[in-house]
Amino acid sequence: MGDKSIQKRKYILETARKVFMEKGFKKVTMKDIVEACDISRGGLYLYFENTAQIFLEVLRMESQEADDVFSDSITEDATAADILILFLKEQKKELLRKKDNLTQATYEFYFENSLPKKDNILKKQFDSAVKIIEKLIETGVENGEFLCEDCEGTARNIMFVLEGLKISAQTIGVTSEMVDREILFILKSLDVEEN
Amino acid sequence: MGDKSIQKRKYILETARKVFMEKGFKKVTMKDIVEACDISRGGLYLYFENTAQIFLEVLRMESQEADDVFSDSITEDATAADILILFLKEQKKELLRKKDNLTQATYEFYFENSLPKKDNILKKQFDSAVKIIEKLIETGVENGEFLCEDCEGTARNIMFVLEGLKISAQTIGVTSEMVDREILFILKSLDVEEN
Amino acid sequence: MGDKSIQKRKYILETARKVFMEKGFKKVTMKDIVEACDISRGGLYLYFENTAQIFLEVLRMESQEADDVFSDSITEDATAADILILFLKEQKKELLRKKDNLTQATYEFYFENSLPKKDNILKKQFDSAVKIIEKLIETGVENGEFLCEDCEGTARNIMFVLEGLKISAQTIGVTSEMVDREILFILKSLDVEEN
Amino acid sequence: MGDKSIQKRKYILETARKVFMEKGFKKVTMKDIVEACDISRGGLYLYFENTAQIFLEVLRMESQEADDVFSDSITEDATAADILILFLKEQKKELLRKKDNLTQATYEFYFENSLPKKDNILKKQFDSAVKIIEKLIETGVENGEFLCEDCEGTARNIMFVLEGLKISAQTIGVTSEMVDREILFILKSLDVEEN
DNA sequence: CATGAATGAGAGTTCATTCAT
DNA sequence: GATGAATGAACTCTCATTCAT
Repeated sequence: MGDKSIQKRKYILETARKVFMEKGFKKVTMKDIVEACDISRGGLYLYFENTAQIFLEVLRMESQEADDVFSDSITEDATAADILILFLKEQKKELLRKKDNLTQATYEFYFENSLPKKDNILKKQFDSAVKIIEKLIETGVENGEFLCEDCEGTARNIMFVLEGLKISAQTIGVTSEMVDREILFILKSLDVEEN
Repeated sequence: MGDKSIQKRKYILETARKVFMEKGFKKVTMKDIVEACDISRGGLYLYFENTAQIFLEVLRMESQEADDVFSDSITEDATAADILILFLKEQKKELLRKKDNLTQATYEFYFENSLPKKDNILKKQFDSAVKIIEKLIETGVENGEFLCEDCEGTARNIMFVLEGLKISAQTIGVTSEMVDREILFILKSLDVEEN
Repeated sequence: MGDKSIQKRKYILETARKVFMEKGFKKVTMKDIVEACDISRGGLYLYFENTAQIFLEVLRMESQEADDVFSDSITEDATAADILILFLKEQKKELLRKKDNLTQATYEFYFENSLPKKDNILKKQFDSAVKIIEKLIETGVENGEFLCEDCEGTARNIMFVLEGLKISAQTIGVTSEMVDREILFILKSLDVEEN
Repeated sequence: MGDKSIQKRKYILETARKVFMEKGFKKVTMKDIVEACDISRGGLYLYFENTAQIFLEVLRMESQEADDVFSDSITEDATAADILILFLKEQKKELLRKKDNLTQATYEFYFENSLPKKDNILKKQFDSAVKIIEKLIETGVENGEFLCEDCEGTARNIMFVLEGLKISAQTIGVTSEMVDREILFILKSLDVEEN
């Protein structure tokens, strides 16, 4: 596979990503992607076998970038509270972008593709996020920023709340205020005063 | 519409409910329902126009029954903590029945049918559940069972955690222990000692 | 399945038969049959799943008719030699109708559908033909019409020669004279003088 | 066309031959051959235009080798009966190798490519085989090995029986015993006692 | 010569929806 | 009301064939 092929592959994934953001997973057909990419019917099949494969790769790309974003937010002079707040705000921004994210597509995908745990990117992301938040809280506690007895439990709780907010944003609808309220609730339970 | 018609309507809805539990929403075709009901293709169209309509009615049925379940659990001599714990256990039981509930179908349905808020049964259910829990907590605080400063916020937080658990059960998978941990976390935050 | 359905089924089979006669088996697509029948794409699938199924049913029809033809030729006052000669002439007629028979389609079908023996209509036809010819020869020998030591072997030999002529007609080409020569050869070996 | 080209051409033909033996003619696509040869898609088109052309050349190769095999079996001190029996056994061996010969592919090819007679390799092979067998029988008759009145007719008959066995092997299935029986029948008609 | 990406025609198949009975 | 045959649109997938490199 030459350099051009790799470029095209990437181009397809990026275009498909937009399609998935707009239509979710199930609704998307190979034809949709073909048309979005403006390539030939058969052309797409040279690179991918079906929408599931394409989506998985999109997800992989996404997850790498997500990791990057997270590490970027951890700077030298930021306090644990800063980072946590930044993270929560980041999540808020994303989940309010109702149609402009992969949430719906991801959920739809996993609804019918119960992958074995080790291949479940979603689970990996969830677990790794829990760990990072746990670390963060521990650091905060050490620095006297947070009050918390069960750091791991709290981290997990935060993640489930976020999941709840994410799915609610896609189903019952969620306003900016509602998210703020939940974020505040979380921070208060850690004894943090947000600015 | 005669009595026989009403019966048939109900029969179709009950049968369709099972189909939705098994396959979710999107995957289900009119043909699937026709076959499950063992009626004629045209016959189904006499009662319903499409799967979305059928699903909505199934959901309405469901939501009435859900209300009943809730009120049943509120008995004279039960303490607030009892009722809350019962409610949470009920939720746990349901969300662990991964394939045998309408969760996935409901989410899929709302993904593509962003109904106006007033018609959003899901939202109504969510809000009403928040209110009930809030009342419950207030009662518990008055009785000295719970310690809680922000009853409304806590109620909402509980519901989001439950939503988070529900969607996680369908995507990343959730074990009985994981749910228990979250329930305990909630109860501890209310200062309750579970048996 | 109503009476009309049965009629249509039959109509499709008869039309498909013509298509198979013209194009063989492999080349024929569901679309070809749809067009020949002048029905809708989906319509055909109501009756048959694929070309193999259709062909098998055509073959079954054919084989019933073939049996009838054979029994018709056995009349009261016909001698064994008469019947044998009639049969051979019948075969000749058919195999010279190069494009107007199912030979090619049948061979193509069996090339890739090695059915279990009991379902192999072709084999059944072959075996039953051998038996009938054997009986015929035995009768002829008893009547002093034929001279033959190994009736069964001769019957089988005749059938293989006919198979050889049939496939040759489709591949290397066979003239009327060539067939006559072979028929004569067979008859001579039975010591028959043809008129 | 350079030496390397000729080599590659030959390589393609030999590889394609295996593919045809396995899949027959019709099923084989240019893609199949490209993949079997492990060359580029376009590369194949530099040498051949389509599968029919490739198959024809494979057939030509084959027919040359077949001739060689025949002449090899005619040694100085072999009797006519020896040679005939050897030939028949050779044919038996080949036709029992159901999937490992070009029979099916050849038949399929000629089904749809009714070449003008002079180009029909199959016919040439058939006719030349008839002549050789005829000579053989004549020699045998002269030597007192065979009893035969119509050498040419017998030779032709033998070839048609063999054709019948060949096609039967591919369609209704043929056992070693069945072939032996036919061979014996032929030999007996020539008054030969096989060992 | 050789490569392999790209195209587009065409086959298979499934269903929502209609409509004559 | 009820039936189920019929239609046709839409999707998936595979290849023969071309062509820029």
